[in-house]
Amino acid sequence: MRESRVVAPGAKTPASLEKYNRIIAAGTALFAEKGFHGTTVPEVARKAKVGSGTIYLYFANKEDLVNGVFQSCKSKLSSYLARGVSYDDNADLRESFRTVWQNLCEFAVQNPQEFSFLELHEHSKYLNRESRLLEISVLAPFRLFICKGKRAGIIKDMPAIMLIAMVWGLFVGLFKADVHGYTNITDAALQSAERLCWQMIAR
Amino acid sequence: MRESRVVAPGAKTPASLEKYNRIIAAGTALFAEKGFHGTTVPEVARKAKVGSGTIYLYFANKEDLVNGVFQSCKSKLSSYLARGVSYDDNADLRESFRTVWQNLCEFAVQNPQEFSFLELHEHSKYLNRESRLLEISVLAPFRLFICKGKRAGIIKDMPAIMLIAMVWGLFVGLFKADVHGYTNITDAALQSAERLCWQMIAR
Amino acid sequence: MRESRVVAPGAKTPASLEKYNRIIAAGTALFAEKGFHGTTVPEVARKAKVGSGTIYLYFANKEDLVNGVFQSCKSKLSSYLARGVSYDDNADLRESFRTVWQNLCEFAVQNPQEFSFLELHEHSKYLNRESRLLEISVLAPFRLFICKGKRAGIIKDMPAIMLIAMVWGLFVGLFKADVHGYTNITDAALQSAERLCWQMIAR
Amino acid sequence: MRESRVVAPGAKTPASLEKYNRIIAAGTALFAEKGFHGTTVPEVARKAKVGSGTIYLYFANKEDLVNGVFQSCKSKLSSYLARGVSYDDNADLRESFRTVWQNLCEFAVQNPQEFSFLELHEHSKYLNRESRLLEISVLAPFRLFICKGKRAGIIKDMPAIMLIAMVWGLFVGLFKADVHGYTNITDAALQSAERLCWQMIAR
DNA sequence: AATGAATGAGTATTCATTCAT
DNA sequence: AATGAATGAATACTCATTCAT
Repeated sequence: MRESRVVAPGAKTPASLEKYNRIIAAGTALFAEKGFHGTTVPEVARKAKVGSGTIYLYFANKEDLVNGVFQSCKSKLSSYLARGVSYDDNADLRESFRTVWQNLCEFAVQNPQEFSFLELHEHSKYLNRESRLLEISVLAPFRLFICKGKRAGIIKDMPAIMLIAMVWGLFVGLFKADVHGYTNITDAALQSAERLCWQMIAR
Repeated sequence: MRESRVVAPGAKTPASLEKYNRIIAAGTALFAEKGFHGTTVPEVARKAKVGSGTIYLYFANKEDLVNGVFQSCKSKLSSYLARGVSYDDNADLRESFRTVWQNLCEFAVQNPQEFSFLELHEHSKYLNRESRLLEISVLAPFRLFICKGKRAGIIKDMPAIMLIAMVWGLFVGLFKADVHGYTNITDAALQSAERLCWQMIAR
Repeated sequence: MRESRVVAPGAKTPASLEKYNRIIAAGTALFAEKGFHGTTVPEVARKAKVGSGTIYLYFANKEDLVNGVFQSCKSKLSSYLARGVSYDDNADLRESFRTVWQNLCEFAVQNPQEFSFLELHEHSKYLNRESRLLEISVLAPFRLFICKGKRAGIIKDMPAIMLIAMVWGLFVGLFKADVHGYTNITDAALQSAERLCWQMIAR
Repeated sequence: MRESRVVAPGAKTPASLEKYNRIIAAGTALFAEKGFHGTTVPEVARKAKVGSGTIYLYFANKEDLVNGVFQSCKSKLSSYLARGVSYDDNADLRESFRTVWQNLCEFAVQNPQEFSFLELHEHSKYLNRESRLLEISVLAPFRLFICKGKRAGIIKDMPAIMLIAMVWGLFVGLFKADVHGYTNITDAALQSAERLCWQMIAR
């Protein structure tokens, strides 16, 4: 068994980087759709248009592959969330919340597979240390935001983690309802939801 | 392969009903923990203290078993949600909401495996018609509640499904944060969350 | 991976014992012919007329299987060597040597696959503690024999292990020459060889 | 697949000859240690410090490689055995035997991997005609020696092949006992063994 | 009805070999 | 000539399902 996944094969040829990306994309789609155990490695290979052996040039094993997919998705989420958010102390919190919400919407709409994958149960079974750390680091800006808001007396005095969990869960609920076909969430609906959320967490 | 699952083997001896229940319980615990594909039938049999062949006396196959588990969990959820809820037109909506929330909390706390199982992704892959119908029927009282509230001008004028999805998602988010160890949700916290929820959906 | 090989499945039904024996016999033949790495598990299963999964009911894995084969072969060898050998102090050493040689010949002729298998290189890679102990225990009677002979001044004063290695190697050389078709070793030839051996080790 | 192995790529550049030799040396070491099926081609390449593709410039396939290794080892053995042996009719047979034995010892001590490799079972599965012929040709001087001795009434009247098999087997037995750590064979011990051997085959 | 030994199709992973560079 | 990334056929092992008891 190879020691560890090639985290940044970018140093290699562009061809190999492209192959790596295809594997991650295929893995994301399939893991999101069928879960870790429901997805076979040759299936990922087929979708990525590479030989199944090739996957093992980039990842030590299936678990390492799913960690690669996880880290790729979390990084992408992270980069969406960071867009246009000011860390300035004078920043308008109401406006910041709107921006973060908007970023989240864009991430979920433009990357539905990544979003679904990240919401999978069962992650805990195979995530490695690196993935776990990444998971925590993505939460950090949210905590900061909430704390600032609480200090400013704008946001309700509840544990930051709880507020985050509630807003995040609410968003996931909306998204799932859309995906499962229970309703069709429009942009306008998402904006309404944003307003409701703010009312909920704001004093 | 047998034609169809024995839905109600209760007609048989009490001994067989007890065995059936043990299988459902074992399946719930294992599917919740490891997912459908991550759980093996002999494993379920071992936990249920029956022979693996015995499972096939009660269920046509693994998929049928997971549907049995699903229906059992949804029914249990349903029965919790129905507790103490008045369908009277004069019922106090604020009070009703509190009751439903309380019921949900009790279900999740007293049946964490059932709750986790119901939140699994991947359900869509194996749920049969019966399970899907059950899923929808559980939502019905919620819809009714929302519609009544909207008619009475007490609840915000948004699609019922969206409001339900948001509240349900919010609750799931809280519960997951607790299970994943991010925070420890107390009874008081759950009550605060309930108040926030109501503020959110009420005009 | 199962914990450990079922050493004596004799406690089970006669049917399972018979299956176990067929697997050991098939393994002996194939490992002897093609070595450990050159033999596939399904191949063993096919020769034993069982499903490949069945092998894993009796052995934890391929390595455990080859240890089972090893122990079976060594035990058989041991039982041949013990035949008609007196541990009496007054026993005639010349006669004893003849008997041991004869036993060895019978073992090799009646169990050519077992004999070949035991002479494989590569054993060291996969033998477990139990197998190693067995290996040593088979040598014990030889050591005793040599030591008695040396004390009686009948056998040359050389390290017992060396004398054993020489006689054993000589016998293996003869047997291999026969198997590889270089010559056809008759009973008479084996008796001559025995006489030469005795001359070699006797004072 | 290429038609046949490049037997003597020495005609090519010295650089290529050196590479060829490194491959043979690596193959000898690995095949001796782990057998044919237990050794991978990329492993041989790595040890030889060449690319795995390079091996296929010198050998048509893995089987061809192992034949190359076999022939190299047998040739080396042959050259050791030929040292200082007179084919003169008046040569002293006792002295010749001592010389051959000494040569064999030197070969085994100085080339333990080659010696081990030659003693592998499983050769029969992949040796080609050329290798087989070489195997027989190495025996020729021995046969001659024995025949001369028998004609001169110095060596016992037994089939030459049998005597060779016995002496060779005896020597292999000693060497294996040393390698497997059962005993430590000294030079003196080897000389004693030589004397015993001579007593055995001489009238 | 209940069991669990037996099966073989299916899965993760390896490795001989090829071929673009 | 030399390389090593890429391939996919092959292999150890698992597990849903059956069936003799």
